[in-house]
Amino acid sequence: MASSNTQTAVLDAARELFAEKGYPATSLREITRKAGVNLAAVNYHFGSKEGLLKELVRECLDPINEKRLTRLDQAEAEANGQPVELEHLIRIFLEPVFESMECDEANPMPCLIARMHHEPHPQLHQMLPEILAPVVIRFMTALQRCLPDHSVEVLSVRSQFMVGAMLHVLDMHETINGVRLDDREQMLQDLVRYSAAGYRAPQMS
Amino acid sequence: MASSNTQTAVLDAARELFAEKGYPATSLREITRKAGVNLAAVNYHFGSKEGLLKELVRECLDPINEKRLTRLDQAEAEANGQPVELEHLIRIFLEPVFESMECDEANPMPCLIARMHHEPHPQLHQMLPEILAPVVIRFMTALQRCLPDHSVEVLSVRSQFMVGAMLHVLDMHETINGVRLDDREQMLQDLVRYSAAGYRAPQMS
DNA sequence: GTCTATACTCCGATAGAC
DNA sequence: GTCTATCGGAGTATAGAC
Repeated sequence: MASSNTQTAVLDAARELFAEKGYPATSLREITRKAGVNLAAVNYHFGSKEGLLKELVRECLDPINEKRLTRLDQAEAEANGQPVELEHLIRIFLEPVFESMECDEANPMPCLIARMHHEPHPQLHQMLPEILAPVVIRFMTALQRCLPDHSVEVLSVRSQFMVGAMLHVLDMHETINGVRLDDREQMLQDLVRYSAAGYRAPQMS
Repeated sequence: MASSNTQTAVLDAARELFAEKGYPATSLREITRKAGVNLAAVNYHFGSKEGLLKELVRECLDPINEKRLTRLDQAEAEANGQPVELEHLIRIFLEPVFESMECDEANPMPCLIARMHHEPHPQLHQMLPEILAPVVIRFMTALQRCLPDHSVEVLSVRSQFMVGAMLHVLDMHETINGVRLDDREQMLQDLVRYSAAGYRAPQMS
């Protein structure tokens, strides 16, 4: 059952165009033209333009979240009851996102992920926390064990700082202030260091 | 010259709607209906929908950047040739953005700023660095004096981490993981602490 | 089950009357 | 300066061909 050629052709075209121009600015006519299928195919297979977006989001985030949970399981097993090291924890959360763009060099997934988080789309803002909930709960619990002196409120807010930093650099192409971004692993390493130091900063009295 | 009632009515309506639903998802018909003016007024006064956006961006960012430069001048004068303290420098950069939403409580400016940075709009991505250039140059120079052991590349990337964190929390309404965001000053204080710790983290060998 | 053709409403933009 | 009329193109829905 599942995926016909038409469906995958539409998904491929939409993934690329949404990442490039954003969801609202991309027309169904453009997608179906690029996919070589009929305009109505989108409505038949996905119900609507929004249904297509939701399918893409799941397809994009599910493998990332699976990796996160698997690696967190492994890290906690290896820690033998001790808290997982903060840097390690952060890397477990961030690395799968960076890896998702290494499959092929023109993979537009990361831009798409970044784009979605900042798209002012009501149903998307309802969907993302739902998809991320299991990961967030596990991650926050591990964070509290790492940093027992920090309140859960501060850890939540700082997690948003980290996520914002990640999304922002994922969304940038080419250069930052003239500095090339070709080395993704180096960027990830520095983001891990930066975030760990930020998390560890003493909280307000 | 300058501003007719029609122009300001359109700007007010557009500012609110763009911040709420994003630029591509907002129609000129919706804007002009809300402003109580004719549809064609937008094209007459601003040339196009995009011209309207550009006008809004300038109107939004110019006072913020003016504040940044003025306060940096003052801080450097007070430092008497010594580097400005890192936390102070960061606050000078971030605070004007947070202040811009305190004018009136329903001010949609910050969301608009955050939105613009992540809108996949070619002409906008060309425009923003241009507007921000004078501030970025001054800020980077002061940063290098604060952290002389860090390379300019690392400082640039970490500045993007900070900007990403700021934009992300500006873009969030209501709550973060159930934590209310009503205290903006507290959020700013924590972002300053977090970012300063991140900047100070030792760079890779 | 899949897909095509088509129709409907709304969009941004513009030409031209006032 | 302002407004009406209009154009091509957008998202969506559906009837009906295969």
